[in-house]
Order: sequence, then structure tokens, then C-alpha cells
Amino acid sequence: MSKDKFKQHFANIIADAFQKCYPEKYEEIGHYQVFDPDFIYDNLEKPKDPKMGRFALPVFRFARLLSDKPQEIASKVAQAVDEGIAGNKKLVTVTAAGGFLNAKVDFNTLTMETLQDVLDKGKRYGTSTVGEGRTVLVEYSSVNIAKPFGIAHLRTTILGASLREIFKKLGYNVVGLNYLGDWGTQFGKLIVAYLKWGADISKDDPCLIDKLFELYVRFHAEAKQDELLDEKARVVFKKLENGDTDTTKLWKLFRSRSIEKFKRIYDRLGVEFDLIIGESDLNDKIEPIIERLEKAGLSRISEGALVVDLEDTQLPPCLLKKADGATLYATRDIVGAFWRFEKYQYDQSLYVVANSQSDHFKQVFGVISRLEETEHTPEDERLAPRLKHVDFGWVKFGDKTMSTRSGNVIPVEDVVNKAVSLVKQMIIEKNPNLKAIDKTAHMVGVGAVKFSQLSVKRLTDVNFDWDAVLSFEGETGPYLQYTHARLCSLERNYDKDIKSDIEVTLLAGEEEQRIVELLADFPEAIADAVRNYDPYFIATYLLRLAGAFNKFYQRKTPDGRIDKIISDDVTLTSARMALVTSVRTVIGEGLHLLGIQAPEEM
RNA sequence: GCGCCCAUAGCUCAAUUGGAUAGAGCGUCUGACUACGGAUCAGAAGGUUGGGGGUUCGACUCCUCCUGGGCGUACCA
Repeated sequence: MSKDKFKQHFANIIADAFQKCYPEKYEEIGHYQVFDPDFIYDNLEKPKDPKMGRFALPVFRFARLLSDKPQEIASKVAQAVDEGIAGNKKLVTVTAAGGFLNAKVDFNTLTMETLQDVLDKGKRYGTSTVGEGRTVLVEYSSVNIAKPFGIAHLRTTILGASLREIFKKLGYNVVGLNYLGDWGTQFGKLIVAYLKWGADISKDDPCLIDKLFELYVRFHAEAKQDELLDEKARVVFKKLENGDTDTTKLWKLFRSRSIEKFKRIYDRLGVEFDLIIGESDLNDKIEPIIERLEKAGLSRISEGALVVDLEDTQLPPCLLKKADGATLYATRDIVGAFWRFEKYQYDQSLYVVANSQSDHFKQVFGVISRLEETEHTPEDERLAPRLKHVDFGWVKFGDKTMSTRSGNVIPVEDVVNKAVSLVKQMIIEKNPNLKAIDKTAHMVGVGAVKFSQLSVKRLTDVNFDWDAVLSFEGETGPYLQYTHARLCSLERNYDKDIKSDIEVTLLAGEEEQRIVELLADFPEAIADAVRNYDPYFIATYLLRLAGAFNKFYQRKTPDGRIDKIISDDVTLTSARMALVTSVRTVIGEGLHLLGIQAPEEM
């Protein structure tokens, strides 16, 4: 990530001032700590209140080093800075506030450079090249065949789709991967249930998948009474693994019909993948890896099953094969990591999966790590350090936990349909002349649903609340879209070219300054999102930006009138419009990174 | 039992990863030029950060104990 010019300048003059204020200490320890601009740079923070400045350095932690009081340090250094740059053009102004050194940047310079940057680059503003030549895999959604697409899957789908966009923005070669759950004992259960109770279901029934799911729920209910059912399911799955024709035929039918159904939902959500594979695609790749593990002496037979011990991790052993020889999903995830590397040579591989599976991934990564250690794979060729479980909290509904097995599922399709139709109603009410009502309603409805999943930090459990998801006011997707549409409307009304060579002093008001600062913060918001693997940081940034703009937009003059952006004052208007277009650009691009569309009217 | 995670305004969530007066939205209440798009904006009320102890210049954040929840815990995914 390239360094912020203002920050760098601040770090330089501060380090310099420290040298002047504490010459004997500088003599003693040399070009380190507070005397080193890079050290200062890394210790900079953003003040709590933007009014205090653009960045700040807390000096408490240097009190011991300099044997001086924090307040003293701050005021001495601030004074030294002031004297040092007197007469020169001040890029930053430093003030002492308690134990903090606060820096305000020269507003004209910041405004000019930021607006020029945004207007020149347009959608490419905030792009960087840190990811160039690097490949990152993002596994997300990963729905299970023959099961409903419930809101439990909503979070991974939307998180992953957004991460895919964000990494692209930074120049990474991104492979969005949907890893279908199309293998495992569950298919034994499904087939047993189908053969037992589903004789009357036609194979062409359009509701085949829904009906299958009902049978699946029934299976779990009846399995509580009848222990033989689970046993039967295991046998049937084993038959499937052995390639039994009739079983395979049924499995193929369920699989293809499910995929058709999922495709419709992905289309509706506007979620894309670069590769869709299933667990079953790995079947012929499993044995070589198991042989490697055996050869490395890592696996052993325990109670009839093939396991790898992970004793120093407090984790239970990782099961590779059940006593009947059938594989488990950990086995397939281990194999999959190697397979994916062969195919893509990834630098990072992200698994966007709920945190309830964190032990599973610890086991999988642990086994891979051990194998590579034992085989003495060179450090820089190892896969284990490249694997990352991007976990996230539960989606709960009321006081119940969403559980597929109990049939307690809210289909994503219902959620989207409800949101879209509500938006449509709203448009008809508020903006009946809008041309593309259905298209717009879809963008906004889906935007609301997506934003509801991204406006909370990844690891926080969320309650699925219909009212919250279907709310279009306050901190919501539609709020951002509305602001965007309003900005577009201003551009239509203005109807002239937007120029970046404007009179920046006309944007010196508090509200305008705040907007400029936020515009300049966009790259940082993206960096935060990447560092934390969490689009939340972009979502919350956009809310701040939109809020700052809306405040400016509705600002009043002292006589109580709205201080309009477009006025007879040509110079002022063109300055403000440069701001308008910049904000529109960043909100539009920010929403794009979240996987949300930004209509020009709504 | 063991392991991991969580507890902040009535509700849903934040808090720059140990920093300044703990902030937003929703809900409630009061307002906004006869609206450059009111899906907006301004303001008010609302807190002993679950509880005790500790670490230090400084704790919502780290350590410890307690209480109350969630998830996982070898042949499901």
C-alpha cells in the first residue's frame, strides 16, 4: 500500500522535531524510535473527532524513553515543529493536546489533490497494484445439493462475492469458487428417504427438490426413533462411493436439479463464480494424498477408522476414512487444497464458512501443515500458511438457531421477493414516473438484503430480523442508493462538464472539508476491508460518506434557507459539483465492491 | 467434562485492535425554506460497557475468577 503523502510529511517533521527537542537522547539511541520517521508513521492514529485533526500521535508511551511528561513532550515537539517550518508553506499544522500531537493538513492542498485524483481516475480511484501477479481463491456460498438455499447461506454468499470484488480492485487474480456439498453420508440419507417415502414423486416434478427436502427433514425426525435408518444411510452412501449404478443415477438427478434451482437464485442475487465444483469431483484425487499421509507416517488406524493425530493442538484426531472405508469432508478439504493449488498456484486461499466449523478447518490446516513439515517442503512452497478460514457468526432467527435438519429454514428467494415487492410498492408511491420500475425495484430490494449482511462485522452473530432487512431507512443499502441517485440527479440538473480545476477555497466549509477528508479515506477503507477480510469496513465507510454529503446537501444559510449546491454563482457551483461527482463516484464504486448496484434514479 | 466464541442505550450494532467526552441506526419525543429527490436533514431523551479482582500513564479492549448464553467436541457437512 503506498504511503499517504501527508502522513509521511508529518512523520518526517515530527521525527525531526524530536531530534531537536531531545538531542542528548537522540545521541544516545540514534535513528530509532521517535527519531525514526518510519516508526512515527507506523504509530499514527486517527483522532476520535475529525475536528481534532487528520492524524495524531499519542506520546504517552515515549514518556519513559525521553524521561519527560507526556504533556511536556507534546507541547515541546509541537513548538519545535512550528518554529522549524515557519515561513515555509505549511502542509500540516501540528498542535499539542494533552498527551497527543494532532495534525491538521493543509486543506487547499488536500482538496485539490483528492478531487483531482477521484475525477481523473473515476471508478479506478482507490485501485492499487498490491495484488498484481498474485492469485487468491475465495470459496463461498458452497451450498448443499438437495437442500434449500436458506438465509444461513446468505452470509457466506454475499460476504464471499464482495471479497471477490475487493481483491479484484487491488489487482489480484481472483478465483471465486462455489464448492458444492454434493457428496457425503447425507446423500445416503436422502436416497434412503426417497426410496422409502418418495415413490409417488415424479422425476419431472418441478418441486422435486423441495419435496426431497421434506423427506430429508422426515428422515431426521424418524431417525430419532429408528436407529436402523442411520445405518441404512451409511450403507447406501458407501454404495454410492463404490459406483453403484442405480444409486449414482438418483444422485445425478438430485444434483442436476438442485444446480438448476441454485442458478436461478444466484442470477437473482447477481452473484457470480469463476468456478463451480463439487466435493464429488475430488473422488479420484483422494487416494494419492492418503498415500502421502501414510508414507509420511502421520496416519494410523483407530477403532477401524483412518485418522491423523493432532495431539499438541487439543483437537481431536482428524478422520480421513470411516471404519467402512468411506471418506469424510475433512478428507476432501485436505485433498481439495492440494488440487486447487495444482490448478491455480494460489498465494492465498480463503474459506468463507461459518465459525461453527472452525475446528474442522484447524484440523484440515493442521494435517496439511504436518504433512508439509514431515516432507520438508520448503517454507515458501507450503500451502498451510496460505489457507485462511474467513469465519463469520451465526444467522439466528428469533430465539431459534437456523437448522437445516429440523427444517427451520427461511428461503433466500422469499426474502428477496419480499424486499423487491416492497420496494416496488414504494417506488409506485413516491416516483411513479420512473421508467424502469421493476429493474430498479430489483436493484434496491437486493441491495437492502445484501447490505443487511455486510453492515455488521463478520464475526458478530446476527439475528435475522424481517423488519431490519426490509427497512430502507437509516443505515441501509437503499440509503446509500438513494444518496447515489440524488447525486446523479444533481449532475443531470447541472448538465455541464465537471472540472477539477476549481476554486478550492470555496469548499472550505466544515461540511465540505469533512467530505473531502472522507473521499481521501476511501483507499484506507478498502485496505481495512482486505486486512480484516471483511467488507464491513467499506459498508460503514460509505455510510459515513453518504451521511456527510446529505448533511452538506441540506445545510441552511443563516436565514434558514437551504444553501443550494446549484446556484447562479458559476464558480461556486462548479466547485461544489466537483465534490458531487467525486462523492457519486466513490459511493457507486464502494457499492460495487459490496456487490450492490447503484441506480441513477429510484 | 474439555475447547473456542460472545455479553455495550429499550432493540440492532460500532468504538481506529491499549488512547482523548463509549458512538451510530431503529424505536420514542420536538422540529425543517411551500422539497436542487423528505428512502433526507437538525435536535432531545436514553450507559456503573453482565459482576468482582488484577496488569499501567490509560482498559469496552489484555490476565484471572464468577454468572448467563452460543458453537464444537472421531466415523454428518
